Amino acid sequence: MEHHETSVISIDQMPRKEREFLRRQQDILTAARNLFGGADWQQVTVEQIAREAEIGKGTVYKHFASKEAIYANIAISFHESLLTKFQQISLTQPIDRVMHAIIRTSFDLFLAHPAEARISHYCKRGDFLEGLDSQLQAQFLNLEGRFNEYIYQVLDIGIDQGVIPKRPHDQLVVGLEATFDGALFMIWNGQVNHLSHMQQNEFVDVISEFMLAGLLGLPKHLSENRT
Amino acid sequence: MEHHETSVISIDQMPRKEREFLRRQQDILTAARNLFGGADWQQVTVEQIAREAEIGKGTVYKHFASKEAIYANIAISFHESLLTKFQQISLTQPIDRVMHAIIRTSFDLFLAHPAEARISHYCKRGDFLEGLDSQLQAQFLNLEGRFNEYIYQVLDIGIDQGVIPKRPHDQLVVGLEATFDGALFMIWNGQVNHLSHMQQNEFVDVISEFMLAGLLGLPKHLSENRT
DNA sequence: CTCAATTGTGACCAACAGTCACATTCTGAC
DNA sequence: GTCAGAATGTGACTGTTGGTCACAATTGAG
Repeated sequence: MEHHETSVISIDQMPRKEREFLRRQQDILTAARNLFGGADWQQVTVEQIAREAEIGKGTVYKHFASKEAIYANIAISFHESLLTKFQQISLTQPIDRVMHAIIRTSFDLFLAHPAEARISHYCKRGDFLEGLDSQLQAQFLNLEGRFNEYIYQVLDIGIDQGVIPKRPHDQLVVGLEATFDGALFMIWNGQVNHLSHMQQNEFVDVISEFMLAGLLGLPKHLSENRT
Repeated sequence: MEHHETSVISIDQMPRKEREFLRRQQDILTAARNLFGGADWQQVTVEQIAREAEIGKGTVYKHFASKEAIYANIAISFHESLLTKFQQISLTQPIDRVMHAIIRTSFDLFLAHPAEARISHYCKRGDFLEGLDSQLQAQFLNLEGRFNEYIYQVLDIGIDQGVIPKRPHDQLVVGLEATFDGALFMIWNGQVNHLSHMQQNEFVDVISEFMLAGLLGLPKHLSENRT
């Protein structure tokens, strides 16, 4: 969970002041996470975060260049924990079970941590990344690479077994990603339970089946039936 | 809002002053649409819209209760035009061709009018609807009902023909909706062309295939394989 | 022409992200 | 111990923007 990227030195060896500084940084993130759990996370102000963390507003900006940098940190650590969960999935079972497990694991984590999940979604916005300092940008790219590495490996197993159509990785992944993002969007907007009269669990089950059917049922080649 | 006999009276029969008022309302919407076409539509200010429409800022609020009401009006008229396009699709061709046409038509329209499309997406947010006056809320509900009516009719044809699995309408639609929303989200965030090295057209083709495969390939019944 | 109602206006207000000059605390050299 | 200066903390302040309001201008009926 902690970012060990900074150096080889472990936390205990740091000067006391520096440790305090890092602890305070975590305090801010924790305070932010708590507040974002409320009704409308977008309306949480930096001043509220500062009060919750029992520090001054200016101090927040000693730790984070902007409010968005706070979002970014939360999103990154959340995605780290998702990747960790992925890597605990056994790859020896049938590949469609693996895919199903990946999908369910994702939904379960996102639904168990709505605040972090929504912020992660927000951080995917293209213009969001551009406004970040290069250090955070690099962390996002790194994370993306590791996710791709993992999922491509799983897809390759399925392709070898002839269960998943042999197509470029890109083409296999985009449908899954789009459906997952869109489904979360629907849940967060209360379109589930209201628009359609489905319960959340049923909704997730149906979406999971849809994603699997879409992946396994893709034609072997991109057809040329443009309008 | 007092005596609304607008229904029977055509525009030409209205008092000059009232016509002027409506024309000005359209001016504001047009100005807004123009500005939203720029780089970051969220950053367009009410003052900019007022300047573009060559009126005072206060005047904007004589026509629209809030900035969000402007968004809502744009989203509604955009969806009306989408529904119109749907109804021009011939229902006599094979049902998978009809579904494909619906999907392509949607993508084409959304990609041809990015500003309106993004605003429509924004207006789907749950908390957005709640902040609207009841008149606009009713318009959204009405629109939603007409979309469902149309798509359910198409699905029923497919079910009768045995092409689409016999499942509740809800369950058939959610996957399509989620994938479509998510795909647009990906396009707007520059994840297409960058993250995956796909061109937009190819991306839309792949997503369309995925949606069709997901719909047609759903198991006949919701399976009980919860984790 | 007169007057009341409708429509237009921009100065003004509140809220909030971000800044900065200054205060406080820590560290290490002497 | 103490003192300099670096690191960290702070809240008053700024700029921006969505929304309000008291007043001005225009209209049209009598």
